[in-house]
Amino acid sequence: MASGSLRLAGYEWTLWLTAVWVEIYILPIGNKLSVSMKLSERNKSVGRPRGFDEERVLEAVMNTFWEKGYEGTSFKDLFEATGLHKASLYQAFGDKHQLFLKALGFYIEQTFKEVAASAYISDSPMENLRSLLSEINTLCLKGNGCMLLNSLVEVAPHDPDVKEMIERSHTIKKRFLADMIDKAQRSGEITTEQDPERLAAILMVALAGVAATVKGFSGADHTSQVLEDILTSWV
Amino acid sequence: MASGSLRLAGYEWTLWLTAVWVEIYILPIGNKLSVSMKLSERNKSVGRPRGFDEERVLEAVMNTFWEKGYEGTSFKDLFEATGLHKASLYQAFGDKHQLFLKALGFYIEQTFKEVAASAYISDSPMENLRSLLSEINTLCLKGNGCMLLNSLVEVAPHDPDVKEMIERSHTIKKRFLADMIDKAQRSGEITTEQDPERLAAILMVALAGVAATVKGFSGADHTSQVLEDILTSWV
DNA sequence: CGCATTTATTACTATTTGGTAAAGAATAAG
DNA sequence: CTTATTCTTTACCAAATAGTAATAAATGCG
Repeated sequence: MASGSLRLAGYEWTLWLTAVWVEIYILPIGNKLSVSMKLSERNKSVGRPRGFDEERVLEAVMNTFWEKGYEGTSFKDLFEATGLHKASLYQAFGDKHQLFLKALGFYIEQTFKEVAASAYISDSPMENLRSLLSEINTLCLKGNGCMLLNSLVEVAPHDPDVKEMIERSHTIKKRFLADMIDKAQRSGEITTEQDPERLAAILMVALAGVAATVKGFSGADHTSQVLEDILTSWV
Repeated sequence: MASGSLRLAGYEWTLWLTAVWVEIYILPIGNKLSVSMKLSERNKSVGRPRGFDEERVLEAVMNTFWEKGYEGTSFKDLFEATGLHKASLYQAFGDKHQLFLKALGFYIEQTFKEVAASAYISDSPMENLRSLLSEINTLCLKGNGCMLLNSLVEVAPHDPDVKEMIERSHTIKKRFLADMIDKAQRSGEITTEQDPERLAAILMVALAGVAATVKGFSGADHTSQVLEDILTSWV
């Protein structure tokens, strides 16, 4: 992950570019650049140092929510999965809701990074689109679903914070897809009959469908064929 | 709902054809016929009669699970929604899990009946398919999602009974769609390039996607356009 | 070294949860 | 009318749950 340091307002700042912004905003879409900032040397503060790696804990939390859902996960599940004591978890991350938001944010960044990389391996836009969809499908099968889709269905309707996070992620991804479709249209690999935005909307709905379908019918991998069929109908 | 009575094994039986079987098996698909049977005069047994209408209770339970999910619904929610006392609920329907299974079964029958009716209003198979999809989309928006999809995502992965119910319903619906597509192909309204089963698979995934999408983005009804676009790409 | 600060751990608690047992009402059959 | 049967209601309970308070430990700073 690209990063750099500078001094500003009396602090040493480390700027690291998260995959989401790098890969979405800079590469495929345009000249817009956002950065996440982290105070470096954060753990040089006074007091007893943390006995755990924040990322590892967050990952364990994410996996637990991913597998069991929000309501299905008790706080006991969480501190058992992380190995921390309950009071430590509360003190470090806040209550269950905040913990969930952080875990979901972590998931969004992680998976986008993982998935988006597969969209730049070929010179053919269509081929890239194909491998992107294939990668998403594979990850859905591997992870027995998608945490974002799970959260959309289970918690977004009752939780404005989660809803907003998902909405934002949805917008970015749709734009990402529309851009890839646009490129494929310009290269002549996809018919220009339809607007890229509209085709992207189809893919977004289909991907949501895939992420839901794999939760019940893990047997045959017919979801990849569905995505394939949609794509080839545009040629 | 069609029904009839006969004497058998010393009982007065009322046979009523549930919509699922009537509309799927008899009308669109072939010569297979299944019936659900109910002992008539069931409440003539000895003892204190029930003080509530079983269907009304089940409907209240269904609505609660539909809105709050399985884990998100406590038993308190259930007997508050039904107006019954907790022990009455337990005695009449069993524990939370059994109650959920019954509510889900009720949902499957109810919605299928409601939806399938819209598939026989025109002489044009394609037009029927169109209005079927439109009806499903409308119901998803109205009900803020689909209980089957919610359950697929939230409970099926950990609950074999639910998984099986959903799988069965999925099979029936897919066959239903495939049959409609087949008719539309024979009538020349859909290209015969693709197998009906394969096109039906696309629709099933898309419909799952719609049912998920409406849970987070109730604003614009772009899901109906997605379904429309998929359909018109087959013409 | 000793103090301030932060983290770790233990212990505690009020509430909720799913579930049961027992007592009290309403009905049909004898 | 009595009794068996079924449903209703009240009362009860053990376990789990989310969350807090108090104490102990580890570090930087003066």
